[in-house]
Amino acid sequence: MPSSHPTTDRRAALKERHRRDIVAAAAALLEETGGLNFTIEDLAARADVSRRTVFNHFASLSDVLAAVFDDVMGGLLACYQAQAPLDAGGRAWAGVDAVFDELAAALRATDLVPSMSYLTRSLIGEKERSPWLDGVLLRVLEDGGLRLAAAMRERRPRVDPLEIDLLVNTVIHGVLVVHRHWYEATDAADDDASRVVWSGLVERFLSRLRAGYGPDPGPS
Amino acid sequence: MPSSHPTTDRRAALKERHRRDIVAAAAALLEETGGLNFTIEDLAARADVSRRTVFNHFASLSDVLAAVFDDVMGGLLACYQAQAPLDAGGRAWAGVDAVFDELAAALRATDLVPSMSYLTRSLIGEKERSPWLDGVLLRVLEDGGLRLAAAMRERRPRVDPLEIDLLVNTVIHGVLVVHRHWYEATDAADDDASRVVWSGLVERFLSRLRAGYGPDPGPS
DNA sequence: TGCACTCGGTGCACCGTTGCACTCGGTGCA
DNA sequence: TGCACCGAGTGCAACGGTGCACCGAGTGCA
Repeated sequence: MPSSHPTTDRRAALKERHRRDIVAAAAALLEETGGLNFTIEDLAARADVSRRTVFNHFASLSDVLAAVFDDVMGGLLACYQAQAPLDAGGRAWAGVDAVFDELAAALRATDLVPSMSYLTRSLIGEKERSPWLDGVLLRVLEDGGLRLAAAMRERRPRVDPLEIDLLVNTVIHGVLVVHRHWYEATDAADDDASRVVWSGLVERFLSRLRAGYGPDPGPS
Repeated sequence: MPSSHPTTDRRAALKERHRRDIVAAAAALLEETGGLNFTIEDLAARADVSRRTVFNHFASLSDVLAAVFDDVMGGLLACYQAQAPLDAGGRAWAGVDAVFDELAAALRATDLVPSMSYLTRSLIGEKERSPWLDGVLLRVLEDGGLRLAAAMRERRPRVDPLEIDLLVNTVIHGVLVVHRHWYEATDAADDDASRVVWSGLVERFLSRLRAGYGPDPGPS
């Protein structure tokens, strides 16, 4: 088959559709049950596939959940990639401060409140938080961080990889802290008032990172 | 698997759904194109299956069309079976006149106008009639007639099978003649006026059959 | 009149799903 | 404390669908 034909064949389309349906079903069930209060049987029925098919697509339930969270968190990476397109010339010589500015711009530009709200509802339902589920989320954040760092190194090849890794790690875990404060202030609402709080916290976080933790050099 | 489980499994459900989708797609394309103005490729695309799958379910296009027509004509057999349920006692000794009355009742009770209208539009589109397609319809009528006769013999085992076969054959071909006259009078419309014409023609047809073709015995 | 094309139909290998029996870990209860 | 049950996860075979190359009949055109 000539590879110039851009559309996948029916087999590939079916496979992809089933994979998406499983992830979407898991996302729905997480939200509806407030966490891991469903079985693989429930998930399969909701996705309209067999139990075996779930395991054909994913090695385990934690892989399904990882895909769910990955979808949810995908907006930040996409926004960063939009902020710093690959084909922009003359940026290879810039320092980590430039990388920081691009990431900061992406963080400001991305509306993370829906994702945060969803994750909060899914992870903190009427039952106690599941450490296992938190572990899945952490893994996704780490994986996402790795991809984000890779995207940065691709765009800024002369910046010290350690600086990039430190930056990404700091930002991701910083966002988790921002989330906790945001949650306490807004009860994870997904509305305009909640967005104002989120933006304020993000600004304080980014300002602190920019300024660093050394002694304040004072007005000059 | 215990056969007490009444619902089919997912495989069987998928298979049946694809078979139904193919038949439904063929019915739609016959109507939309006014006959055989589509390809197997069109049919497969409309049914959302592959070309090969069509031939997995049906030996040929004529078999698909036979299924379409069979669905369309199925109402009469179902109505007859409702008119003359199997478990009704004491009817085995009746004659062919009783069988005729049951069939006549079914013919009166079944609204055949939608089916007739559909078949007319499908078989007589903007192009010339297809003798091949007419042949498929005839085959379906014959098959349907065989099943109708079998249902009658099951209910009236003491009636001469020849009498039953003659009756069924006469009624089916009579309905075709009724259709032609109805078509000329109504242009195959599917509306109340068209139903009135159909019923009138059916009554004349049934009266003639009941009275027979001997000399009129006159008023007595 | 020969050739190229279309389309119905076919054989075969492969893919993805499914059914089902099974294992193992966790849990609850008598 | 042992047993029964539940549910995640697994291996394997079968099923249904799919891709693709092919054949043959029919058709249109140079």
